[in-house]
Formats: sequence, C-alpha cells, structure tokens
Amino acid sequence: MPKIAQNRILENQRRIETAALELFTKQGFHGTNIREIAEHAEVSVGAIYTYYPTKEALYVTLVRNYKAHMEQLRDQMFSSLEDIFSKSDLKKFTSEIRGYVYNHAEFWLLMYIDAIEFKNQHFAEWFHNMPEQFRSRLGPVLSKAKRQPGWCGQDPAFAFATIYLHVITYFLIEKLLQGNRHLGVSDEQAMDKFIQLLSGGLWSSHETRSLKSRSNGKAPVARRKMPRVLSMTS
Amino acid sequence: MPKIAQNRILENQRRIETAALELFTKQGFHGTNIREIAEHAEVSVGAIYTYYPTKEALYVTLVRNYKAHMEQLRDQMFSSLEDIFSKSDLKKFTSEIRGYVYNHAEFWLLMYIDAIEFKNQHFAEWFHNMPEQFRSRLGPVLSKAKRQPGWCGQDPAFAFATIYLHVITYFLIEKLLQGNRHLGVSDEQAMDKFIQLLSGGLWSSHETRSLKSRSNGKAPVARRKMPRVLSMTS
DNA sequence: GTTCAAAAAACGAGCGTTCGCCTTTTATTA
DNA sequence: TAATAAAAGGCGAACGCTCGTTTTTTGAAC
Repeated sequence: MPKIAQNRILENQRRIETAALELFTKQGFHGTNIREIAEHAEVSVGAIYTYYPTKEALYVTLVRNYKAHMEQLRDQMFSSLEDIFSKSDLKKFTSEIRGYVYNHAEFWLLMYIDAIEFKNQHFAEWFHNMPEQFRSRLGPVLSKAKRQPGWCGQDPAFAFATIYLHVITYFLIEKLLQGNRHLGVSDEQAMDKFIQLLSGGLWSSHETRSLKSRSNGKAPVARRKMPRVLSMTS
Repeated sequence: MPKIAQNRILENQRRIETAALELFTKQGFHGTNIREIAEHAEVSVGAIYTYYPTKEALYVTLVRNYKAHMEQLRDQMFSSLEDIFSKSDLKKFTSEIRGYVYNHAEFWLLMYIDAIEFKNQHFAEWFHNMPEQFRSRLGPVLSKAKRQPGWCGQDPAFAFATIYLHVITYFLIEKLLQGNRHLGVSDEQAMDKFIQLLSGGLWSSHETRSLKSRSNGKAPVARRKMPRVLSMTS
C-alpha cells in the first residue's frame, strides 16, 4: 500500500499553518479565505482539506500548537530566575519578556482574535490564577525572596504576577497597538524606571500616606516610629 | 417637500450603530454581515445605506463616536483627582477605572478588532506619549505630589501612567479574557494589594538590592551601609 | 402629483466545501 | 523483471450559498 513520505505531509502542514497564522493575524479569521491561505502556502485548496476537515479546524490546530510552544518558552524563561526581585534579575526578566512578546507578536494577536471571533474559547484559562501558577513553578525562589531582610511583606507571587502582567502589557502596546514609545522613553529606560519605581515604591522611608488597614490583616506598624505626615487640610 | 423628522433620523442612526457595535464586538467586523445589523436595529438593509455609504463607513463612524465619548469620560475621571498618589485617591481612581473598563467592554474590544482587521488604523495614537498626556491634564496635581516629603524622586507622570496602564490591564483581563480572579483575589483586594505594593515598594527602608545607577543621576547610596548580598556564583 | 425615506428584491462577486480527475507511489501478478 | 492494478495525495473546477451593494418598488407626507 503506497504511502507518501511522512515528513512531506508534516512539511505541508507546517507551511499551511504558517500561512494561516500570518493571514489570520493580519486580517482576522473571517477576513481571511482559504484561497489566500492556499496561495501563501503554495498548495492547492483541495490539499488543505486533505489535512483539516474545516477552516475552523485549521485555526484550532494552529492555536493549540502555538499555545504549547509558548507555555514551553515561558517555563524556560522562568527556569533561569534566581534572585527574582533583585534589580539585575528583574532587568534580565523584563528583557526576556520583551523577546517573548516581540518575537511572538502573532501569538498575542491570536489571543485578540479569539476574544473577538471565538468568545475567547481557546484561551479561557490562559490567565487563570497567575500567582498560583507562579508558586508552582517558582516556589523556592519566591520563598527565598520572602525571607530576605527588607522584604515588603507582600505575597511574592502576587508581586511577581503584577510585574509580569505590567511588562507584557507595556510590550504589547509597543508592538501591537503602535505605542511608539508610549511612556515617552525607550524600552530599556521604561523597564529601568519601572523596576526602580517598584523596588523603592512611591514613598520612601515608611512615610506612607493615608494608611488604613492592611489587606493581609497583619499591620507591622508597631515597628515603625516615624512621625506621621500631617493629613492634608487644604 | 416632505422631510422626515430630524430626530427620527438620529434615532435610526443610534439604533444602527448600537446594533453594529454589539455584533462587531461579538463576531468581529468581517464576521458580521449587514443583514444581521439591519435585523438587530429593526431597520431594512436599504435603510442602512441611506445613512452610511459602506459597511466600513458605519464601523469608522461608530469608532469615532465611541472614542470621543471615552476621551470625555477619561477627562472627567481625571478632573476629580486631588492628592493623586495617596492611598485613598488611588483606591478611588482604581474604582473609577474599573467602571471605565467594565461599563465599556465593547470599546476595548473595538480596539482589538481594529488591531486585527484594520491594522490599528483608528487607534494608532490612543496610547501615544501617555506621561505627556497626563502632564497636560494633571500638571498641577502631579507637581504637588513631587514636592511632598517622602516622594520617591520618580517622574510622577511616569508613575501615574504605570498605575493607569496596569489597572486597565487587570480589568481587561478580568472582563474580556476570562481572568476569573486571575490574581487569586477579588477586584478590590487586587487593587488594595497593588496600591500597597506600589506605595511601599518591594523593599523597605532603602534596603534596595543590586543597586547600580539611578535613572535620575542622584544616588543616595552614602546613607546605606548594609552589606551586599553575595553575587550569584552558581 | 411630487418628493423622499424605507423596504424589498436583484445583482454580481466571493465564500467554504465537495467532486472529478490527474499524478505519484507501491503492491501484485505474469 | 516488467507490466498492471490499486491506493493515496493533490489539483483545480464546480457547487450552492452568502456577501456588500445597487436598483426597483412601496408607502407616507405634503
């Protein structure tokens, strides 16, 4: 029984999915037709239906494949983190996220496409419970940070999720939404300023303002004998 | 010469644009057809072409109208800010951004649609030079913050832009991308923790780590005699 | 009767999918 | 070993439907 070379089949599928990705992220799912995909992939329309029962099946397959790839990249990115909240590691981390966004802009556009044209069906859990995702991957590193003198007392997983989402957003705006240096500085400067801002906080030396209850119920105010700043009366 | 009531025309246009917005943000621009819009608006297909020369003209008109509305809302939101970086004002501000996102989810979906199906043509400047936008609207308030004792020394416009974008991102993920309490806590708790984190910083009492140059050139390192954490050697 | 808005029908092009045919590859048989 | 048959991949046209837009018809107002 004759059988076409297996890698010929895989090569055709790769070319079809690459062409589909490029066109879907340029025009949307419904804005792209099968004839264009076939032309870009240099196969016939009929050949596409050899591998994928429907146009939507092609979309679903490429989304699933890309998600798996991105999850792997994310885990690799995390595995190199050690002194997670030090400025040097934060700087390195933001640089890695930059690549994670800039080199895979099409992936993030797929997420937008899915939100609009597929009710976010295929990315529904992508952002779920991020602190817990980070604890399971970075548990020891996060615990280590928490034990260090000077740590702010916040949940390190929450802090890390905050940094991660903020940095991704920054690069998404720059890459996909024509941010065009939307914070008025270069990427590197924006990350440096963000790291400084987050490391030191808005207010220095415990001169925090309008302090009320703490979210974690533990209020280590007894350790601080700084005189309170007068409330605003103007 | 007979003439339809002017407000009847406006009412028809309002109904057409409302139906178009609802369907575009549910299915995408190309995933929505004129017949569906007509049905939802309870007008005929022909009537739509009375008011809009093309389907795309309808889209452009509704985007332009919604942007104007959102810019007005944003200015209103900013006008109530006084002690901008105090915890109480930050809390109030995040609550207002929550409404700005949750009550106008369709607007943000329009932004995604535009990025995918129209190469971000109609939102190209939405995020441009945000710190400068904030300085022009909140100059006095930002300057006031900068002069207060304990201020971190950062550019207040940059800090405010950072807060603004982070909070919008949080609510966009919750509302459009099924975040489903993606930071593991409620909206209010997430905002409280974020405000605390940003106010106090990751590290307290100037026990900052891996400190090198400061972006503003002023490095008060002389006050800190803490021994350095050993560098990684693994 | 005239004018205008709106409805409904029609038009021509484009769409996703299927079908018939061709080519290539391998197995079978003489 | 060569010829033939069978199977599978692939191509391109065709099908039936949908699409955006235009045209024709209808209804209302004056």
